[in-house]
Amino acid sequence: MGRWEPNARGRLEEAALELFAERGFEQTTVAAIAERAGLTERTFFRHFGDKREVLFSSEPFSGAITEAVGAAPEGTAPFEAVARALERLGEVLQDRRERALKRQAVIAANPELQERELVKLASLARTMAAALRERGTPELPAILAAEAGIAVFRVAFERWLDDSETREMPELIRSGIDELKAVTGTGQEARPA
Amino acid sequence: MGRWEPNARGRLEEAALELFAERGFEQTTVAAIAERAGLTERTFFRHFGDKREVLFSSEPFSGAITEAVGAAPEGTAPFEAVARALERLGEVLQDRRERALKRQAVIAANPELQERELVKLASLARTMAAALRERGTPELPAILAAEAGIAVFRVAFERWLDDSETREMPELIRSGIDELKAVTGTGQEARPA
DNA sequence: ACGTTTATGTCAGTCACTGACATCAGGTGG
DNA sequence: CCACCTGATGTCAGTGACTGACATAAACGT
Repeated sequence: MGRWEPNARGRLEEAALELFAERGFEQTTVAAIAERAGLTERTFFRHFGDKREVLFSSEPFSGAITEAVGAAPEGTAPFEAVARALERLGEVLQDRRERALKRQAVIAANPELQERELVKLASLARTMAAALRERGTPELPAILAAEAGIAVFRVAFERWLDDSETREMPELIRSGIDELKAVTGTGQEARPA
Repeated sequence: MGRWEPNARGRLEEAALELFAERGFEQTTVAAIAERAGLTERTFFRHFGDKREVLFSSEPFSGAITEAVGAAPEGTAPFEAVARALERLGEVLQDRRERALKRQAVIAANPELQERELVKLASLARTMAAALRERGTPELPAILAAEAGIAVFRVAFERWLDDSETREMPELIRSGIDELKAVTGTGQEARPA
């Protein structure tokens, strides 16, 4: 049980999620997380920049996004490419609903964690914007398409986790995209349901 | 010079901005800010929840937003109401360019501050969405319109502070809005410049 | 003038986070 | 098989953000 147990990082993530769920984020010290993982506090900070990061660093999103945006057929409009990338991202999430639910419960209970989540989403937006520019979209449209896409994703994700919602991510995202198109359209009234 | 000098909070904000600009955010201790303001560290934390908040709490945005969204003529489409509120917000900023520039330089130099800025923008989005619902917009469109609006605001604000940009906020916002409409439109190609 | 309220000061303590240095497992070359 | 090196971990001491409890002094009402 000395040093060199495998997957120290993973054990820390696991221990942290458990403890945050049990006692809450603030009531959990980094020392406690490290202890449950069979490590020391110092080692925790070698794996994660700060206490919050342990909940966010294993997100596989960034890579999938760039790939999915790039995968859209040439000539696809930027916002449509974003829509497809998000649907793709939604698929990746399918399996993880249980864990996502637990994680979001922890995040929902703590403003500091919500703050960090915003950072991650903003970073996702930048990644997506960069991928769009890669395929020839000018900067301003790229940024706006990406940011708007993230807004749709955020809303869809939240609904997906809601128990009263039965639709799956790709469908929720597509409907959010359509709703956004409607709302930014030139119509004079809130569109009928 | 004892207690009761007027405007303790304002003095703290002033001292903080100066010190952050001089030495940087991390290199400035709360004790140093308090000292320059003629107060103690403990008093600082009675006025601001944390060290970052001293840069953000005096934003007069929230109130102006609700008002401006509500002020749009009845029957105005939600996204148009958002557009007008943002233009209004842009006007409020006109005078403050100097200070905004200094503030943004400090923020740009520190990730923790950027994190807090995202929180403030997200909160602005929620405020705007709530104001839209107040005037009858259903929830989903309200959230999407507000979030998209904030994306436009963020981009416009950044450009406004850019030295090579000569346009004023309201115009920048209007052009961002138009760009977003174009990008979420149903066209098949990136629209020509 | 006196009590009350409110803003501030003082002090001790917790905990996130860091730098410097020690240690131990595993691989590598001789 | 041993000496050496590398990388992950441990140990320790320190800084600084933030908090709770209590003391104090200015302002305010009566």
